[in-house]
Amino acid sequence: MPELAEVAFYAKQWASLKGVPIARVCLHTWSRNYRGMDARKLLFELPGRTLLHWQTHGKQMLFGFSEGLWLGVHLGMTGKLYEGNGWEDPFAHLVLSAGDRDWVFSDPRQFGRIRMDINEEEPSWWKGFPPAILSEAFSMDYMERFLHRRRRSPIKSVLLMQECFPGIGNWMADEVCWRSRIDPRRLARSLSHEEKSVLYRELRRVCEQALACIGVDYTDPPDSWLFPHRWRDGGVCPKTGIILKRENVGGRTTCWSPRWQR
DNA sequence: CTATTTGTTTATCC
DNA sequence: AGGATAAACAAATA
Repeated sequence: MPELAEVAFYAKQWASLKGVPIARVCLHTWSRNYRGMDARKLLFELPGRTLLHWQTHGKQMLFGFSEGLWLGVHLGMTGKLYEGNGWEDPFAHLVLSAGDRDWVFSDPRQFGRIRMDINEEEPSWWKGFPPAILSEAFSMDYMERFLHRRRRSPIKSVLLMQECFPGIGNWMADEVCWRSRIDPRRLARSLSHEEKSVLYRELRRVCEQALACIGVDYTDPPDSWLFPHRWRDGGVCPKTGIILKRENVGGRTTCWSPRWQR
C-alpha cells in the first residue's frame, strides 16, 4: 500500500544498513521486479559495498552505495522494505545480508521495480522529477496549469498522475477530495478558483500530516480522517454520519461522502 | 469460482 | 499530437 508516507517509512527501514558492508546477496533472477535489467549484476556488484545515504521522491527511492553504486526501488502495489529474516518470507525478492542480519525487499505481486546503476553521479532516471508537493516550487499556479491541461479528466484521476502529484495514490487522492469537499467524479475544469485553492491547501496538509504519522512509525491516521472508514463495509463519513459511497472512477475504486462532497 | 486490491505501463481510440 | 480510457501485469484474500 505504498504512497508518499508509506514509502518514506519503508525507506527508513533500511537506514540500519548504513555503514554495514554487504556480505551476501540473495535473489530470484526470474523475478519480474528486475524487468529491464540483469539481476545477476546485483549478485556481482553489491557484496562488499556499503550504504552511504538514501532519498525518496514521491513513490521512488534511491539508495546510494559506496563507489558509485545506486539502487533504485519502487514498491509497486505490495512491496515492502524491512530489516528481518529474509528466509521466513516467501515473497522476499532481494535479501542483503551482513553477519546475522538481513535487509529484505519483499513484494508478492511483483509490480515493484528494482534497478541498479554504477555511476559517479546520481543515475539519469532520478533527475528531472517534477517538484515535490511539499516543495517551494509546487505552487498554486503550477498546480492550476496542470489542472487546465487535464481539464477533461475527473479530478480524482488527475490527482493520481505522478507527473504532477508525485507520491499521491488511491487513498491520499480520496482523502484530499474529501477534505476539500469536492466530488471526485467532477472534471478538473469544473472546479472554481476557490475550490482549487482549497484543494491545494488540503493536498499539502494531507501530505504533511500523513508523513508525521505513517511516515514516522506507520501509525494509522486518526478516526477524524476518511482513511480508517473508506474500506469498511457500511463505513460512515466522520463529518456527516452518512454512509460512504464507493464507485469506480477512472479505473480505481473511489470512496466519498455523498452530501459532504459536491 | 468470482471479484477485489493503496501502481504503472502499454495499446487503442478520439 | 496530445490526451483519455481500458487492459495487462501476479498473487493473495474475501
